Amino acid sequence: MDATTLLDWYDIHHRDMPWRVPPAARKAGEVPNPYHVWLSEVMLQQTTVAAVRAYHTKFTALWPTVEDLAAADDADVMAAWAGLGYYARARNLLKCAREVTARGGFPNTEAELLTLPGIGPYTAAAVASIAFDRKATVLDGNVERVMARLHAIEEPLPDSKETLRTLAAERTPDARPGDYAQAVMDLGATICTPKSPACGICPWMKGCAGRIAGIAAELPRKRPKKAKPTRLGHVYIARRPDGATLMETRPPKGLLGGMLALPTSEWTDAPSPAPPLEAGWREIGEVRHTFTHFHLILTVWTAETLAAETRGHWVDQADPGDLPTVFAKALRLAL
DNA sequence: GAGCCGTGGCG
DNA sequence: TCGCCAAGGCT
Repeated sequence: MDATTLLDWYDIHHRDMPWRVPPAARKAGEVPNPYHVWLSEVMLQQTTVAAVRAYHTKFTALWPTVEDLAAADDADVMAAWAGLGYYARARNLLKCAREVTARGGFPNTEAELLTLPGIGPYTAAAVASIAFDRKATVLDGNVERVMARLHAIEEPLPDSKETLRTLAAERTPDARPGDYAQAVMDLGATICTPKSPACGICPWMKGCAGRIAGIAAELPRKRPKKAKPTRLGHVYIARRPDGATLMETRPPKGLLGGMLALPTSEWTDAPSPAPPLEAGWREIGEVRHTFTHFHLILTVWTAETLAAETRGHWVDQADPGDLPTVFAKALRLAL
């Protein structure tokens, strides 16, 4: 009953996305492309639809099939992901593509999907339901918020997570699992939004305990977060007369792991200068950037040089678009 | 369980 | 300007 109400709403208000099969087409028998769905769900982890669109289009143009992606060079995939953030996703994306290719295609059950790199509880449920129309309970930030409000759950996250998961499972219908999964997330993204939810036009307004109690907008409650410290550092942009720029590939794990980068000092309260070669360095400004758990202020230095580097490698055509945003900012400052 | 891990938009 | 937040996963 409730699910039917939501699916009726979704039939009218669904949003077009490059990886989606619209409800009418799905009813007519069109089947989603599992590669496209999986790629979209990984990109959408903690990332908005608006940010994902262009990257999804770029990836499917560069690598039309999961086999193509599996055969790609790591550096090309990391460069294509640059700017989207959470770079471990790109490393796991490649691992997953290679495992899927080795086993001859995507598994079509939630349990098997869950064993693949970069696929956790949410993504396994999302791909199983959206790509293969299997009944599965998707529980993301949207669904948590919707369930917390519908049932006026005042216990804060993450303590309430299993309660919310049970409530979400109870509400999941047997019919149209893929459309339902997308519908409940769309509801959270467009109606049951974090701030000032549009309760007046919500298809589920009748049974919403949070709305009736007048506390919908306050839910879900969350534990207070820690303040972000500020770290400092130096970043060095060395250019040769032929135009090449000195770059580094970051270590494979940790912050910005595996990404192309500019040479920097350590990022601390009081960083020591650490130029990658001897040259007449000039300070040209600073770059501010905020990561997940700290603020960063980098002093930007440039030099024209023919000196030999002590670390890194020269890149002929340095493209800010191939770099994580903090380095793109520094490079653009120098250009 | 809790820390780590990006980015851009929004109020 | 700044904290919050988004279709989380890994360790």
